[in-house]
Amino acid sequence: MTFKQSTTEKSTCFIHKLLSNREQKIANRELELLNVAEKIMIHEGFSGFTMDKLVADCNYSKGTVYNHFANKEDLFCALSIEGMRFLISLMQRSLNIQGTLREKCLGLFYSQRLHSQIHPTSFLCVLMAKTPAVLERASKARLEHQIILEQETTALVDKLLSTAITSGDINENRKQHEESLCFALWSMSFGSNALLINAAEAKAVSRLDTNNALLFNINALLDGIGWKPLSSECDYQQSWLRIGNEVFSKEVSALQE
Amino acid sequence: MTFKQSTTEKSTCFIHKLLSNREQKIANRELELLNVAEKIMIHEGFSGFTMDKLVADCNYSKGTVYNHFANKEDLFCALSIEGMRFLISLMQRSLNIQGTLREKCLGLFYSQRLHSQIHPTSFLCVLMAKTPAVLERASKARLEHQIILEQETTALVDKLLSTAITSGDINENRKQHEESLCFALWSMSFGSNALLINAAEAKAVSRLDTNNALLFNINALLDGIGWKPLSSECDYQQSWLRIGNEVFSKEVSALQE
DNA sequence: ACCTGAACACCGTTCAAGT
DNA sequence: ACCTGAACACCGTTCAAGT
Repeated sequence: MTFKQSTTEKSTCFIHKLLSNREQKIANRELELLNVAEKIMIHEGFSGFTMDKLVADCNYSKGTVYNHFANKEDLFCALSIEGMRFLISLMQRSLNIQGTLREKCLGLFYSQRLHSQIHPTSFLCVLMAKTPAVLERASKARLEHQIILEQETTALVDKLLSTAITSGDINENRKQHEESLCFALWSMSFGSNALLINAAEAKAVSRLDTNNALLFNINALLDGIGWKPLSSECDYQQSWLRIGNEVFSKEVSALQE
Repeated sequence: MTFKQSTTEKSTCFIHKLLSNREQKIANRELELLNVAEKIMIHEGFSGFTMDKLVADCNYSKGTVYNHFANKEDLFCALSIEGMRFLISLMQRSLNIQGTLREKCLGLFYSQRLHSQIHPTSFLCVLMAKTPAVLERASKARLEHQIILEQETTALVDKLLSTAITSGDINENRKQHEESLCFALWSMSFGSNALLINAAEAKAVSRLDTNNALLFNINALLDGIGWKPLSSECDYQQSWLRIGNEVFSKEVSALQE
C-alpha cells in the first residue's frame, strides 16, 4: 500500500514522499479525532466531554490519542485552531463582496458571526482557548500555532485598514493609530459575539433584537473611527443582507432550514 | 454562645434573629471558603485548583464544602458573583466623578479595568462564568443570582444613558436604541478587557500601547454614538487620569507599588 | 439540623509490553 | 517507530455514621 501510494504520486524523492505520506496520514487522523471530539461536545456539552469517551468513539487507543494531544486542554486548543482556520477561510471569501471598503469590513464581522452560527461548538472552542484553563495547559507548539493564525486574521484587517486610509475612506491622520483601529475591531467583534452567545440570559442581551445588535455595534464603532461612508449616508442593513446573499448564500440558506 | 448573641443584639424577634445569625455564619463561612479558593488559584493557577486542595487549606470537611457549592463550577460561579459585587461597588463610586456625563461613562469603563488589575483572578472568574463549562454545571440559584447582578450593572448604564439623552449630550433620536447602546458599551468593555488580558501574546495586542488601548476603543465607540463632547473637543486622556486620582486614588497608588 | 471523612466512581495520564 | 490498553494516581462527589 505504501508502495502503491508512492508510485501513483510519481514522486522524484521517494523518501520525502514516504515521510510526507506518513505525515499526511497522521494529520488526517488528527482531524478525524477532532471531528469525533466535536461531535461528543455537540451531543453531551463541554462538561460532558471526556478523553475516555473520545477513545471509545474512535478506533484508536488512549496512547495514540495522547500522541496527538498533550492533554485535554491541548485538544481544546487544537479544536480552536481548526475553528480559526475555518473562520479565516470565511473572512477571505467575504472580502470578495462588491462594494465599498467599509462593506468589506462588514464582511469580516459577518464571517465571525456566521462561524458562530454554523459551527457554534467550534466557535465556543475559539472563545475557550482564550481562557486561563486552556492557556495554562495547552502545549507550547499548539499555542504558537494559534498565535500564527491570529496573525493571519490581523494581517487581513491591517491590509483592509491601510487600503481604506490610503484611499481616503478613513482620514489619514488615523494612520499612526492603525494598530489601535485593528484592536478596536477585534475587541468589538469578540465582545459582541461572546456576549450574544454566552450571556443570552442577561437582561441586557435578552431584551435586544439579537439579529441587529452586532451590526448596530459595528456601525457605531466604524462611525466613531470616521470610516466613510458613515452609517447615516448608507443603508448597511442592506449591505449586511447582501453579504449573506452574494458571498455566503449557500451557508445562509442551510442555516435557515 | 447562641444565647449571648441573641441578647447582645437585643432583637425583638428571637427566632428570626437566631436564624439570621445562623445564616450570617453560613454566609461568612462561604466568603471564607471563597477567599481560600481564590488564594489557591492565585498561587497555582486555575488548572491547579482542586476541591481537595480547598478542603486541605480550610478548616472544614468535604461535606461542608459541598453543602455550599453544588460542584466545582458552582464555586467558580460564586467567585464570579463576588467579583461582580466588587465591580459594582467600583462602578457606583466612579459615578461620583465631577464632570460631564461622558466622563462618568468613562468611569464605568475605568472600574472594570481597575477590577481586572486589582483582582486579576477575580476578574478572570467573571470571564470564565461566561464559558459553557461553567454555564452548563453551575447551580440554577447561583446562575440566577449572577443574572440579577448583571441587571444591576445594566441599570447603572441605562440610567446614565437616559440622563445623557434627556440632557442632550446624546442625540434624542437615539432614545429608541437605548438598549442597543447599553449592549454596545458592554460588548466593547468585555471584548477589550478579555483580549488585553488573555490574548496578550497575540501580535494585535502585543504591538499596542496597552495603557491607552481601552480608552482608544471607548472614545471611538462613544464618538460613533455621538456622545458629546466628542473626543476631538475634549482631552479624555486627562479625564482618565483624573478618574484615577479623584475617585480611585487609594487603589491606583496601591497598584503602582 | 448539620458536620464528617471514608469510600466510590470516574477521569486523565503514563508506560511497559507488543508489533 | 509506533501502537496498545492495563494500571495508576488523582480528583470530584456522595452518603452512612456521628454530633
